[in-house]
Amino acid sequence: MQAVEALVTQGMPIKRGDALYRAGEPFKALYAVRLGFLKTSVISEDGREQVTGFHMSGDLMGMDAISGDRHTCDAIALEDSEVCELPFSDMEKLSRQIPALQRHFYKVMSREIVSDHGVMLLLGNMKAEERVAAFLLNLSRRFQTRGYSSTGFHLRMTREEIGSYLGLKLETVSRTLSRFQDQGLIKVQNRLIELTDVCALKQVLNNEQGA
Amino acid sequence: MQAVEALVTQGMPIKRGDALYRAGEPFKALYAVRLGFLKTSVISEDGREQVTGFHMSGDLMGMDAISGDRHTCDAIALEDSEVCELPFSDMEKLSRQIPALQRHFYKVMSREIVSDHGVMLLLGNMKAEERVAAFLLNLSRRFQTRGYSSTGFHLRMTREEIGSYLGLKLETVSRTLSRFQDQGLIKVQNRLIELTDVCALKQVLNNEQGA
DNA sequence: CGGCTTCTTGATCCTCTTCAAGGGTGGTGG
DNA sequence: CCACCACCCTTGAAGAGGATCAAGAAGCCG
Repeated sequence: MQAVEALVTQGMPIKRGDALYRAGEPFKALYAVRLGFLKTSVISEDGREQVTGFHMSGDLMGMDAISGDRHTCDAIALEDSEVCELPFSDMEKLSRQIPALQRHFYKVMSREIVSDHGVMLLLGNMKAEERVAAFLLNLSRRFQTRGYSSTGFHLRMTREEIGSYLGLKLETVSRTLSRFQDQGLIKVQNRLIELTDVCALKQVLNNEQGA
Repeated sequence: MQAVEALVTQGMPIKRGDALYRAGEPFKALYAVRLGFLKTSVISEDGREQVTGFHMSGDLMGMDAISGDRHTCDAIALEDSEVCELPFSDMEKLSRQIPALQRHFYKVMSREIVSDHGVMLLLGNMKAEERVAAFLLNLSRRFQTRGYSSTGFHLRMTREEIGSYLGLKLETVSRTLSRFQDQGLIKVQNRLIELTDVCALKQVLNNEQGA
């Protein structure tokens, strides 16, 4: 594990709005988020943007670039952030020597695939309210895992970016948040979110009537 | 490479309708499709199915299971198929000894992630016609890669399964195919598809008017 | 403070879903 | 070999959910 830490020498700061990498750039390294918040998005040939993920401390980014030796999406910092650069060729070598590391890598990539399948389920099957509820609960869980409050947090992304991720227009996101607030499920004050009834949110997700 | 082939001893037949694996089953092996056609799908807590992929010869399946040591989706054969079982622990060991194999694995998993991002773009941004066009062109390309005709092929899945994959209802899929046929882009005869105007299909995808 | 981006909310429109019915196809068993 | 049955597909009509268009308000940054 020392060997791993030797690689991740110094943190690399990314200012809000700046790109960690962009689609088309040659692949050199993976990046572990140390601090901050980033989004990744792909752009279709005709210019439509799809946000493919939001990333926070502990997340590993750039795995999409392994297959084609080029990044396939843009990674943009949504707030001032810091990442560790993990040169991929070094990681490969090291993971051959350290079975646990190799396994870890496989698992991280696998988790990404599973997570993407979850998003596909969301995009393919869910209604707007369910999508937004799923989004809030997912964020909540991830903040909790990192030791932050699971019920009160600051959204780092715009309504438009949420909408892009969820396959909705920004107006729909805004309306849905307002409706949740009217129903007493959450409190919204611009980008400040408080989940006041997590159970009810989960019921929205599971399509349960107020039984 | 001999060592790899030693692992993949005999093919394992899967009859149409049978499951190669099911969500929740413990993870033992990855599977390389030798022959045939399968689908994978995840089921939400409240029972909705989302088809996450269609798989044909050469595809590697089961990578979602690495992260949690359990399969997270069902894999069902849509026609009589044959797969090779690749015990994962063996593959791990071997990939430590053979750098090219390790790299290959990383690439395959990365490709899966990239492909999923493409589906997210499709589900999040595209209209029904664009989705169906993208679907047909994707199948076309994959058949071509495998040496089959890129313009005439047999769909192994039902309209409902296509719809689930594309985030549409089966009626919408059926209507869209009919419309494409009326417009002279394709010929449909039940599950037999012929692409008669690939260029026009690509224009549908890119949202171009008949300029 | 001023300008800009972002957010909210309303009204209308459009696409896809839902509901419904009929017809076709393939597979099975007599 | 033919008939039957279950499943699948097509098509129509009505309805709903979200998109689009539009305007104004609020927050943020320089």
